[in-house]
Amino acid sequence: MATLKQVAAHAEVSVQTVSNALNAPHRLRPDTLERVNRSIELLNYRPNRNARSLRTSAVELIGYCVPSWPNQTHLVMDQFLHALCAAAETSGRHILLFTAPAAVQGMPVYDDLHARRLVDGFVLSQTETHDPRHGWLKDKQIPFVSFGRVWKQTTQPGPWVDVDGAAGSALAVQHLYDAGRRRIAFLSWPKTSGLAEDRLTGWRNRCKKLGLPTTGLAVRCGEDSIDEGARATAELLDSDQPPDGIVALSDILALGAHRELSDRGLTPGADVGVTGFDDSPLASVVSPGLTSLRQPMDQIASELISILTGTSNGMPTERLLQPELVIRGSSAPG
Amino acid sequence: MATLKQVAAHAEVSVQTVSNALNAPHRLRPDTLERVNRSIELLNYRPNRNARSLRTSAVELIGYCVPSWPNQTHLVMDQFLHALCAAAETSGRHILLFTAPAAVQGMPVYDDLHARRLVDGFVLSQTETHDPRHGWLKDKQIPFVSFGRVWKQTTQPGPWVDVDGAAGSALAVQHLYDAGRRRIAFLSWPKTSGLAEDRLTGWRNRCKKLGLPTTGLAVRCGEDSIDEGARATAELLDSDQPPDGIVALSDILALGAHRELSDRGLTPGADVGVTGFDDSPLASVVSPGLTSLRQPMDQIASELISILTGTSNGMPTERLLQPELVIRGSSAPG
DNA sequence: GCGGATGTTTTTAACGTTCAAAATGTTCGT
DNA sequence: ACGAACATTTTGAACGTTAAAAACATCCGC
Repeated sequence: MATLKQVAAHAEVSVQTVSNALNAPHRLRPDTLERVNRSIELLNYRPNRNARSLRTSAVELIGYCVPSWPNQTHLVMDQFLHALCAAAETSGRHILLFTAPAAVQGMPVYDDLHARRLVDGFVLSQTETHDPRHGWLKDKQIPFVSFGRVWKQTTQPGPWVDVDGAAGSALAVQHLYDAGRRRIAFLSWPKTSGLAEDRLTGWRNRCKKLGLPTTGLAVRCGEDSIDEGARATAELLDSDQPPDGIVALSDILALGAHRELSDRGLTPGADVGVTGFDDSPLASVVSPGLTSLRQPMDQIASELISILTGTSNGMPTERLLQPELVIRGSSAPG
Repeated sequence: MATLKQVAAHAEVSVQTVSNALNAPHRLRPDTLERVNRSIELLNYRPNRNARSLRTSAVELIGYCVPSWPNQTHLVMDQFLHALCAAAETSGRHILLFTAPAAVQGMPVYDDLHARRLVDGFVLSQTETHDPRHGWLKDKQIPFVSFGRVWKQTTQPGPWVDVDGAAGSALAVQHLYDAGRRRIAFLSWPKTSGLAEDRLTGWRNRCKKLGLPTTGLAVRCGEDSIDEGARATAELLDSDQPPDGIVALSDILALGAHRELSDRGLTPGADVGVTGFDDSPLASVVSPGLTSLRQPMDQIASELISILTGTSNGMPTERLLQPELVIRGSSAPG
């Protein structure tokens, strides 16, 4: 483990000169720079991050609380984490994982990590309606950015990046419409989460805009499970005027619709168009493949990081990104 | 941000005494300890981890490379990460995520993170047949432990923790046998991965032990998808002697079997018993629920951490843990 | 060849902590 | 009341880096 001092001795310059060779190479005379670089290479020197952080009081680590809900599944978590890591690394930073109790009970953990200088700031995800973490972190002046809006905020929320769920639903509706569908249903969630309302609104507005019916076509599922999706689909299919298209709030619910249709001898796509949300690994693993709305993970991650690290000069700190419709067999024209 | 010096001034002791109050409280006279603790509390002091790490040269961070395979899904990744974080935190450590190219191409990244003192060591996962990372890290004397055996090693591998796939398959076979099944098939993967062979062997041996047939009952699927699982199941059901039980190598393949049975008007459980592997979120989200083999994530994680941190005095550094059969409707007696 | 501007390198002093050794205080047997 | 043994506290130095200022070198115009 070579240190600056050893490199300096080897290159016959002062310690500070070696430091400059790394952090401000333009200050060195070209020949000195080359000599120092040779020594660095030769001794295989790597700067000690702890010493650097102590001096500069910046650790270049970003905290992310790994979520754990017993019942809800997080099928795109690995995609998100990978994108987040990659984005952090483009600016020389890394992601530090930790666990914490939900909501405001977890805040002391955030505070502690920041106070002990284990992280510079945080990326939040799975923001809830009126998420208390925003206000708390803001009060403590701890840098953060959240993936997901704070729905129905009372206080001014902090910076966020989110995906436009309403636009996503509208895309799905439009796509089914273009495929000839004229009665498009919506599978939703039980409790009014901001996310569910957002996606529901997008469906309703686009249907109205296209002159399509909506009454009796929005079904709330009891939970995010294949069974509930299937049950809701059965309910729709058994009604007087069954739908010929189904936009689901999640891939899981869509998979339920997929199964119910198959069970009844109907083919998703050929008979009833089905779309899901999030383009989870499941979407490509069924047959016909499930048309779904892909969240632009790489873009989300890089926006999060650039807002958090203050790289995004002048850019707004509230960014609504557009999902992308990934078309597979389940929404083929009838 | 209070420092040791400020706390010391406030408590009217030396800096070292405050340090001792935190790291070796038995050295202080009870009344001094209490006075120092009061000052610590009052000033809301938190030790600066960078300064500590610089001095002790231990960062208490463990690196984990977040895997990314475009085609293969990692449905239990969030469970694993959560368990790993929680286990790390019980010893005051944290997980640092990073990305790296696969196999030996990624090793410079590991080396760099260690040399710059961003991490003390690594947890590997998804070890491959003859994984080159083991030997590489061992040569460089970088501490690590892997989740997953190194199959067919030529060199002496490093420490690992793994789940006994053979025992898992045997459990599943026995369970189906106890439910009255007498022709139990096995859905496997294409290329001979150590993991697949392990699970396959467990099925074959237990079948033989129970006097059950195995010939023609092991099918290799082209990839880990629902479609392939369904195709393989169709192949089995169409044969002269169709199976009455199916043990699948993964939940995804099992879901394929599940679907194929349903499509044919058969009920998983009532007609053909089906089991999966890993107890992914999918298992509980279909109906009837999929019987699956749960990996003891919490135990895996704590073994990994204790081996890595050297807490496991005397314990072997190769630990094979037993999966647990989670019984759901898909394997109900016929 | 001198003052000033600019370019390059070194010196000094931290950042906040812990280790090792030294200093001081306390207890106790005799 | 003395010193040995022990308990408690302080001092000095170090971990490896960078910021700021000082020192030194070079170049230019006049």
